[in-house]
Amino acid sequence: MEYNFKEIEKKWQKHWKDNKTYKVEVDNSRPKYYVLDMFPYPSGAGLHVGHPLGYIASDIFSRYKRSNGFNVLHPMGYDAYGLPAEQYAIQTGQHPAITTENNIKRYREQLDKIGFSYDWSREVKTCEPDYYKWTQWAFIQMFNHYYDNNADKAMPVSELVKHFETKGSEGINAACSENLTFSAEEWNAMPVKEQQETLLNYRIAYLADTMVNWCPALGTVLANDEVKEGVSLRGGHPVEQKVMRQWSLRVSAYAERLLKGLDTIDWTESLKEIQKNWIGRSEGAEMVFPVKDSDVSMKIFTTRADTVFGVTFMVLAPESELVNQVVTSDQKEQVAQYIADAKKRTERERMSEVKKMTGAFTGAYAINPLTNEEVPIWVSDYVLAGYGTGAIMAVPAHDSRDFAFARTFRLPITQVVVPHGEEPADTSKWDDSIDSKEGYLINSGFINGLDVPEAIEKTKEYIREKSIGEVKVNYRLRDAIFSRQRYWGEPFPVYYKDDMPYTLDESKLPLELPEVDKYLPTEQGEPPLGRAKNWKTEEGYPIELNTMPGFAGSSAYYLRYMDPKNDQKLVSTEANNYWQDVDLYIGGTEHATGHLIYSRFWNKFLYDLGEVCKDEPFRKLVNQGMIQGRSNFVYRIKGTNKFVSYNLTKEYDVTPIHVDVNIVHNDILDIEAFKNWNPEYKNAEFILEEGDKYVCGWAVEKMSKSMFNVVNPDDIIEQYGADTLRLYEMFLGPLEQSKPWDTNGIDGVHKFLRRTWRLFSDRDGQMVVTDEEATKEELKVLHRTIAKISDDIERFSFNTCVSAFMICVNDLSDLKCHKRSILEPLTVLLSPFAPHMAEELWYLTGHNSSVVDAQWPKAEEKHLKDDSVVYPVSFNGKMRFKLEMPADASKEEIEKAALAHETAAKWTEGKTVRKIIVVPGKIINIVVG
RNA sequence: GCCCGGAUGGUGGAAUUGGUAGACACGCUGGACUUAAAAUCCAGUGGCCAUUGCGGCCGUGCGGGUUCAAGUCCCGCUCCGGGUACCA
Repeated sequence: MEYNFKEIEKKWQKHWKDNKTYKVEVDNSRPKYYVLDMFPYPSGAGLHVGHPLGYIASDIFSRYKRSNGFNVLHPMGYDAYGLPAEQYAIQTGQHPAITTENNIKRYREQLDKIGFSYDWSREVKTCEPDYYKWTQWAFIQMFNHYYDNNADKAMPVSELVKHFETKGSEGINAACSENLTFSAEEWNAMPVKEQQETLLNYRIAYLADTMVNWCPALGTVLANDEVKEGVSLRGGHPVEQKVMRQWSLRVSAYAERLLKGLDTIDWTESLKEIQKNWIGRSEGAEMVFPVKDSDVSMKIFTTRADTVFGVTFMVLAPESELVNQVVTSDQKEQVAQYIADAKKRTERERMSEVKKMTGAFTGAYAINPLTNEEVPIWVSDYVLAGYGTGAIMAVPAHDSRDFAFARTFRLPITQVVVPHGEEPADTSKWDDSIDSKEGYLINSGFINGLDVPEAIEKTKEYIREKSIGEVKVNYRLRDAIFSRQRYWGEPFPVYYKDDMPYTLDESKLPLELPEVDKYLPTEQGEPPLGRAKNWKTEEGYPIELNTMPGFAGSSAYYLRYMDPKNDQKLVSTEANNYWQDVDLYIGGTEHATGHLIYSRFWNKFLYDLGEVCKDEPFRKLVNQGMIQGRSNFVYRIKGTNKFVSYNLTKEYDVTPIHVDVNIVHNDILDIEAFKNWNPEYKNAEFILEEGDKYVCGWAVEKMSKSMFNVVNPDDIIEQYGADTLRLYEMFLGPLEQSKPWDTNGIDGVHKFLRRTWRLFSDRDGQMVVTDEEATKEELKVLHRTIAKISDDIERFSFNTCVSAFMICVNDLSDLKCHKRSILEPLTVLLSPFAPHMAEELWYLTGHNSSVVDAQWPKAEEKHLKDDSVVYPVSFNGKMRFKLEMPADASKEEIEKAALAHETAAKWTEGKTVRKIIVVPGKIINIVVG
């Protein structure tokens, strides 16, 4: 029989399912290996050919590890809460649970056809109560813990309360929203409501008035990573800044650990770099500038304390509380007007007008604590409220923003750093600030003449001695806003008593998402849960109306897979101690600042609680590149219904039109299919080239319906089979690289599988595998392939694996090798890549057990070695001829033989041989001149 | 602006520590088989010159350098992709 992929794939997929081939359990007798894919959001569009890329890679790796004796955990599930299903629900009234369930069904069908080795008994869906019970549980723990900076871990709030009762805030070093000072007496005298309000200042999950990204179009707030360039990541709607009372997670408390942890994990440099930038650690000094004629003082953060002699003004963020405290009565109106104007500017305008400086003078002056000089205090929105202290000292000579501001408002500019090899210059002639990273100090009192690094040190010392400020580390990373004013998400296990939030008892979990009549806000502007009937506790307290954001459910799913059915714990200690952490995580870079930060934070928190045994969840992470679309175009002559082939377009005035890539093969248009594709083209005429071809143009674009370049894996599987799809996705190029999907070339991979098949079976379907002894040559081919494939899998170089298989099968075909001792190990090698075919061949060669449990073959040194080496012989680095030598020939023998070669004379003639380089086993280079 | 990647035939890509550049495929050209097509198989395929034979020169974005030897290392650019952006 010929290679009948349809039958084979159906047969083995059923076999695997019936025999629970991929089900795994804790097994302390075997080493574990955990391979994880980023679970998908099941969108209505289904999978396109780009989605499985990472899944195929991880599946190959899982199967490879299993063959090498590991107990491999390889689960899959769904990130089922999300905006698209809810938006669809608003439009159609269809419950998002139904939409989601349908989409999941579709995903599952598509995934099953590809032949993955997932243990589906461990499937999780984030929208299911048994699952989100643990999301809610984690939230309660975060509510009941605070971050103790001295212990450098999360600690129970109950202990904090005990401390307050006996010692007040004295001696507390905790991550908090605001530094509070109170005595034990004051604490004990506080009404309950005030105590609760105070505790929110410390809780890791806390409710507070914070500046949030409000997206009116989506009717919800968004986290920082969900906003890009002033618009929402999903949908691209404008986002504005607004103060709202919202739940947040105190991720910033973990900033240092999140940063340090990066050094312990095996992730790509680029991904670590993105996280490093996102965390944005900067070391500097916090300094206090007293305000003249006032008891108020301004605290500022600077990384360049050494430039303090160059300060010519101060700037406050418009949102800063200090503005009202310092503003003089005659400037009050102007400042108020400015702040009102600044508020009106959307985040987008603010960003697009970066160069345009706006601001207002407060009328107040600050006193430079080092020089005792008075400098004016301004308000401007170029200073951000959310970073540092919301106030800065401006050094216009050496900061381009301060410079632009000084020029706009005609403020003085004093140079304090002179780059090496330059002279002090007249700042009034400058077009921009000058760099101050290197150089020496001028106009700077006691640090004059010092180099920048020394000056920084000396200033810091001075500040500490005189108690003007303290050395401080600042992070850009902000707390994650955790409320969404939406329906389709996890309800908060929170109720309100006297306006203060309290968490439900754990025994009440899961708090299930209630039904609502509409998925829209209420008339009073409350979130959709405001429509739920009886949305209160048994005691009658109202329950929180917000729901959790998308990243809530995805922050610990990798832990749940370890023990998905446990109704007592998120994950049992036994399961967690066995599976520990994810050994290999494959997914896209787009989650760098979202999911991958949040889940690291979440995991560290659970680690602090002793719930999990590893501090970092993902040991190794590989980013698969994006599969871009490859669009095809036809060219219509303007004003006609006539289409001209690509290479003739120069002669006409044409409009390029996207054409469905599924009716184009190797850039040749299927004209009949095109006519039927759209009624508009029914009577189209064509100008063909090279006789009868219509050649299409092409371009690389995003894969999307509107570009008509979406390729569905189902179609590829229908035509070529899943094994071909798997192999081809890998053959396309390096895993990490982004590349366009181009169906051209898939034939080559399919042909390879058919050739492989023919090593086992003749045209009439007779097995031709023999028990003859393998030749030296055949063993060499096999063992080289074993070495290459094993090595390449370890390096995640799957594209070169496919090439290596092709070379191997080509060689074996040439050798007419049909020997069991060669073909069986080859089948095992092939099984991670083309599991269906490998199973069938394994079965046909007489095995009863599945090939997934076959032992991975070992490359034997003795079969890899050659008796002789073919040396390339170069003259002055240019290869001129080849020379075959015994592998054990000495350098001298090789030199002699090379010079004695008939072609050598031609290159040495009339020249002197100056040097001969012999690298044994590699190359010979003869230097002549 | 800053940070990180990348650039190799008509196309996707290979070359793991500096050691034969273009493996393996696609496409294309020619041929075999066939009434024909499909399938399969064989040969050729970086550019230029020579092609009667050998062959020769150039060539990994551009310009320099190190080295017996550079796609690979160093210095300076250009272009493309990604991240990030008043972060003090």
